[in-house]
Amino acid sequence: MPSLVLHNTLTRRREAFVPLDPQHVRLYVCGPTVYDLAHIGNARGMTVFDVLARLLRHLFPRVTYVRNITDVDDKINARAAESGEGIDAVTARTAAQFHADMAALGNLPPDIEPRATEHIAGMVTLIERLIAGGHAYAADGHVLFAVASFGQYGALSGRSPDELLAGARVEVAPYKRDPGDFVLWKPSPPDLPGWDSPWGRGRPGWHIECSAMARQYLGDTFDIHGGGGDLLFPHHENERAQSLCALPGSGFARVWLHNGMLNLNGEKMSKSLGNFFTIRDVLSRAPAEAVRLMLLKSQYRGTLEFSDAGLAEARGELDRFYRALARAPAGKAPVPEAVLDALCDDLNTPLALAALHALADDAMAGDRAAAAELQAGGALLGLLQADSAAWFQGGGDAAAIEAAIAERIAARRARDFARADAIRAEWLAQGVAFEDRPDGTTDWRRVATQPA
RNA sequence: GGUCCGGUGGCAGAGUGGUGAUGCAGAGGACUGCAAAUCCUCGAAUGCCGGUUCGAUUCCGGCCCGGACCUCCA
Repeated sequence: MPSLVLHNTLTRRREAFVPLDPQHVRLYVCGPTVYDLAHIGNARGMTVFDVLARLLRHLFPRVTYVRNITDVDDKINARAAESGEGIDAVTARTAAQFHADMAALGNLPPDIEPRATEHIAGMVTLIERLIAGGHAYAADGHVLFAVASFGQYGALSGRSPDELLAGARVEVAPYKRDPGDFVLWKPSPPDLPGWDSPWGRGRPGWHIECSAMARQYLGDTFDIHGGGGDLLFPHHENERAQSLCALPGSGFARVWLHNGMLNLNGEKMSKSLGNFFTIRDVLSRAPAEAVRLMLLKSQYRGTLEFSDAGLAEARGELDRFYRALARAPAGKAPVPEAVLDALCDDLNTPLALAALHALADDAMAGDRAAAAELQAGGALLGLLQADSAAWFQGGGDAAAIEAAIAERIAARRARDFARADAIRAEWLAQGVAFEDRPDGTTDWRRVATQPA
């Protein structure tokens, strides 16, 4: 079995992954804040860590994958206020949409999906411990983490507190001892969600949520913490500071993984810039599996440029994979070594896909063993599990198409090629391609309709 | 301004101190009534300048360019 190597942001190096408990790997990934539809950039991180979870399950006997849902947040409150919808309704609807999007993309559910609002007690406990340990202080109804109390602050994101100050672009609240101090707990007015606490009715800061949820399900020290590169600072830096200070002697996450951003026209796709497509937008333009393949076509740490051309290319690649599987009906096979080796090399999905292409060549030539390996390798990436017929013909009006094919075959027999070509062109315009086989029969498949 | 990451053929995108994967697109051919698919063949790349080295795309330094982060973000 190959050993898994991962790039650890904490050390900025590639390291052999050695779990704390070889029988049980524990993984935490930052999930969505449920105030609006997720966009395709959000989907990249989720998909990357889904592949990681699949790989870990393949390599180790047991994996606990925790991905939270943040359901208490200023943006949620704002969204509810402007729509008139209740806060619970906003979070319930958005969480359901998120789940549907993830399922469409082939991302398996995490083992545990904790909600922030159901873990307030754990957050309060951590905050109390931080205050007791001299790492936090109450001020003006807030509780703040004192960054100066943690010598390692900045170690994860590779910054010094001085550097952080230099770039500070936000007004410093007067009650902060240090401009870098961040909120653990803040007061909440009666009309907004809040919980009673030793510091009055309030709600948690964002960072403490993940610290508490990770601790509850994975323990004080666990193996891997993942998330987008844009969360490295401040979110992950703060999570780590809180947990390490509240739980002396613990290690929190030993390995930190950060996925690169998805760009649109050279810029990060983000809600704040407004340059985003929701997952639903994209799913309306291409088959879900093509979207997934597109997201895995570059290594997770790099930036990935989103484009319709890339989507179309992914679809074409899947066409070839499924054609190969149709040529050589696959049986069961172990995951091919080349695919496993590639994924164990810091999740090198492009290299794994190259191995799949090589297997597809053999399968195309009728090699059933290669076809089985192709499907087994695809499974580790969450790809190629559909039936070839469903991939090519799903959603087509088979009866009407077969009738057209029969008519066209008759025309060809009569050597009325003009008629035969007209029928073919007519259906192609509707996204159905005809392919004549040597034995005189005709096969058909759905293709992308060409824009006029 | 500070910190970090990256610049590979037309596009996407890996790897490597010693003849630069893979996919898409393109060219020629086989097959086809014509296509499509498939098969065969082919052309095509390491941002710039130095350094180390027998040899650098790879290591080091500088420069240029792009992006991310600097307390909203996957």
